[in-house]
Amino acid sequence: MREKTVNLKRLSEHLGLSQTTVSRALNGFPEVSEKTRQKVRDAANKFNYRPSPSASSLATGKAGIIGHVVPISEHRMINPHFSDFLAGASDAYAKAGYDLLIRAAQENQEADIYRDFVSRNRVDGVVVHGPRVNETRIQFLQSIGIPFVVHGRAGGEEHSYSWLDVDNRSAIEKLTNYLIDQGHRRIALVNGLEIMNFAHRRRLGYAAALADHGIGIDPDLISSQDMNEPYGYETTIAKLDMPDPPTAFVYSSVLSAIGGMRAANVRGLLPGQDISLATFDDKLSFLQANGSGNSLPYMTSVTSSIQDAGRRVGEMLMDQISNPGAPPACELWKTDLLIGKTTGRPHAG
Amino acid sequence: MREKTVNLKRLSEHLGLSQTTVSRALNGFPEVSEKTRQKVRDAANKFNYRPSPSASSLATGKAGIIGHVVPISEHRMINPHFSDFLAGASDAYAKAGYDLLIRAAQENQEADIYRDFVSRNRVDGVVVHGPRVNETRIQFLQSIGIPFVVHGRAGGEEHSYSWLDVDNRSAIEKLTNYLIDQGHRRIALVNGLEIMNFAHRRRLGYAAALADHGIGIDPDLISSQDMNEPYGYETTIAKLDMPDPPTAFVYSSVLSAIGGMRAANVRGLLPGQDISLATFDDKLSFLQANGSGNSLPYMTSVTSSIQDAGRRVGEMLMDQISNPGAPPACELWKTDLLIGKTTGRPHAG
DNA sequence: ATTCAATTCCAAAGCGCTTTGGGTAATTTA
DNA sequence: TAAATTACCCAAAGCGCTTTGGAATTGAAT
Repeated sequence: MREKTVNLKRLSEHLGLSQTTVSRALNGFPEVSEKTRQKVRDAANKFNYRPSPSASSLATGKAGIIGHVVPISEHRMINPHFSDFLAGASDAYAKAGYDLLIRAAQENQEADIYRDFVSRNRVDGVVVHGPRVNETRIQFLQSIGIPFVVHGRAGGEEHSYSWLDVDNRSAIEKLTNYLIDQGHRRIALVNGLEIMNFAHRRRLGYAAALADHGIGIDPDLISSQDMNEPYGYETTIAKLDMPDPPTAFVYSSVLSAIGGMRAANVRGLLPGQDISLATFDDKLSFLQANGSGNSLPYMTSVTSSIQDAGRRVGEMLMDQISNPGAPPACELWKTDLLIGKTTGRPHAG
Repeated sequence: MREKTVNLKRLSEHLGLSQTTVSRALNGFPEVSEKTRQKVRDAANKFNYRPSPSASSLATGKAGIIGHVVPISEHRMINPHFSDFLAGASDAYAKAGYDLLIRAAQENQEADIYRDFVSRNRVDGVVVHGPRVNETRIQFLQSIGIPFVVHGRAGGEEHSYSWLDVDNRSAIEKLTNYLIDQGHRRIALVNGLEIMNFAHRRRLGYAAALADHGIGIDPDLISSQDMNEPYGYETTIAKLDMPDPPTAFVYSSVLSAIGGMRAANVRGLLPGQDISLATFDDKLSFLQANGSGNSLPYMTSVTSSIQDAGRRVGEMLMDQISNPGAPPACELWKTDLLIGKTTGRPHAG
C-alpha cells in the first residue's frame, strides 16, 4: 500500500533515458520527440511520478505558492469576507497549479514576514489584504521586489502597483441616493473602520449623496468600527433611541446589517415598512441560497461578489508572476443596485 | 534597498567557519561551543540570514507546512465556520514556525491531492475537515502514511487516529432538554446535512431528548441541509406555516439561526416571547463583540469555540509530526449551555 | 610525559530537480 | 557523395541546505 517514492533518477533509469530528457519531456520542451515524450508520460503516470516541489523550487527559484499574510490581532481579518475571498482565490490557484499559503501575523510583524517570504522565496507573490488610508506595505513590497496585488487600493500612486477594488465610493453614493429618492432625509451610516481605505471611500460616497441633495451631515448618524454583528446591533439600537432617529440605515457590511435587522426586530420595527435598511453586500456565500438561487434578494443593497474578486486577484497575481515585465494591472469593479424588501418610503414619524 | 540574498555558504565564509558548523550553531546542536554559536547568531542577524525553506526541506524531508484540503464544490466548506477554524489554526502554526497551506479540491480529487502531498512531501501533515458518516479519507490517509488530525470524527475505529470533536450529541440533547423543560413539545430541528458526521450525531441527541420525555418524533419537524442563512429562513417559514407549527426551533448553526430570526421577524414573532429559538453556537468571531465582550449572549445556545478547536487541532497535528511514534490523541470537547433571550415558555397557541 | 576522552570543527556526500553546453545520428542541401 | 542543418539526446554542474564520518584540538587522567 505504501507509495513507492519514485524520483526522476529512477524513472529515467527505468526508461533508459537521461534525467535531462525525461525532465524536458515532462515539462513540454521542444527538444524531445513526440514519441519519446509520450513514452515518458506513460511511465510517469504508471509509476505515479510527481516532481518534488522543494527540489524544483530549489532549482528554479519558483515556489509555486501564493502567500496571504493576515493580521491576527485586534482587527480580525479572518472573517466571513476573508473566507469568501479565499474560496475564490484558492480555486483559481488550484486550477493553475499554485498553492495558497497563509501566515498569521502579530502586530507589526508583517514587514518581517514579507522579508522572510522574499529572502528565501517561500512564495512567488503575495496578496495584500485590507489596505489602510495610510498604507505602508505597498512601498515596502515594491522595495523588496516581490510580485503582489492589492485587494482594494491605497491612496496616492494608484498606477504604480496592481490592485482590484470595487468602486466603494460610487456604490454607497448610489445606495444613499436611492434612499434619498425614496424620501429619506435622516440616513445613518454604519460604516467600517475608517482607517481602512474602503470604509473611507464609502464615507465619501455617503457624504457626496447627501451634499448633492442639500442635506447636511449629522455626525451623530455616522459610526465607524470593525464590521461585526454586535456592532450593527448596538449602533442601530443607539440610533433608534435618539430623540430624532434616522428613518434609514446604510450598513457597510451584511454582518453589521444582520445586527441591524436584529435591532429592528427587538424594537418591533419591520424593515421595509417601519424602517429602511440597506447594505453593501459582498455576496457572502453563507447568505446565498445554494439551490437554484432564484429567490429575490431580501435586502436592498449594492452588491459585488468578493469571491469573484478573490478569484480575479489570484489570476492577476499569477499573471504578474509569469510576466514580470508587464505593467501594473488595475481593475475597478462596479456594483449592482438591487432593490429588496427592507427599504421603503419613510414612515410618517 | 534590494535585499542581498545571503546564503549559508556566504555566511560561513564571512565567519571563517565551515557550513557545517554554522548550520549546527543555528540549529542548536550541542557540538558547537557557546562562544561560536553566539558569534554565528550575531552574524546571521546582522546579515538577515534565513535558510531557504526549499533547500532545507529538500535536505530534511520536512516541509514546515500543514495542509488543508477543502472541497470547493457543492457543499461549500469554505464558510465562516472554516475561517474561524483557520484563524485559530494559523495562529498556532505561526507560533511554531509552520505555515498553513490550502488547496481547493474539485469533486473526487481529494485522494489525488493527498497522494500528491505525501509523495513529494509538500506538507508534513494534513487536517481533515468535515468527516462524513461514511468517511473514506481516514483509511486512505492511514494507508499512505501521512500524519493527520480529523476535526470531528468518523464512525468506527475511533482510537486508531487522532481527532478533536465537540460532543455534538450531548450538546443538542442538552439544548433540546432545556426546551422541553421550558414546556415545549413541538420542537423543530433545523440540522446540517446528515451525511456529515456532526449533523448525524446532533440528530441522535435531539432524538434522545425527545425519547426521554416520551415525545414522539415528527419527521416534518426535521430538516437537513447545508447550513446557511436562506436555508434557515425558508425552513423556519415553512414550519411556521404548518397547521400545527412548532413552538421552538433548534438550529445546528448560527448561520441558519440568523435566517430563523429573520423568519420570525417577517412573521411578526418576537423570539423569546412568541417563539423560542436556540442554536449550536461555534462562537464565530463575526458574532462576537470585539470590545470587552461583556454583553449577555443573545441567543440561547450550546457553545464551543471553533477557533479554539482550530488552534488545538493545529497543536495536536504538530505534536504528532514531531513524535511520529506517539499513539493517536483524541479530545472530546464539552459544550456550555447558555440561556439567552430568544427562548421562553411556549406561547399559549 | 603519555594516553584517553571530550570538545570543537570540517570536507564532502547527498536531497531531487533544472539547465548549460555540448554530442551523435538522421535529414536535407550543394 | 560531402557538407550543413536539424532533431534528439546526454553528462555534469549547480540550487542551498543537512548530515555523515572523521580530524584536530583541548583538558583531564594516568
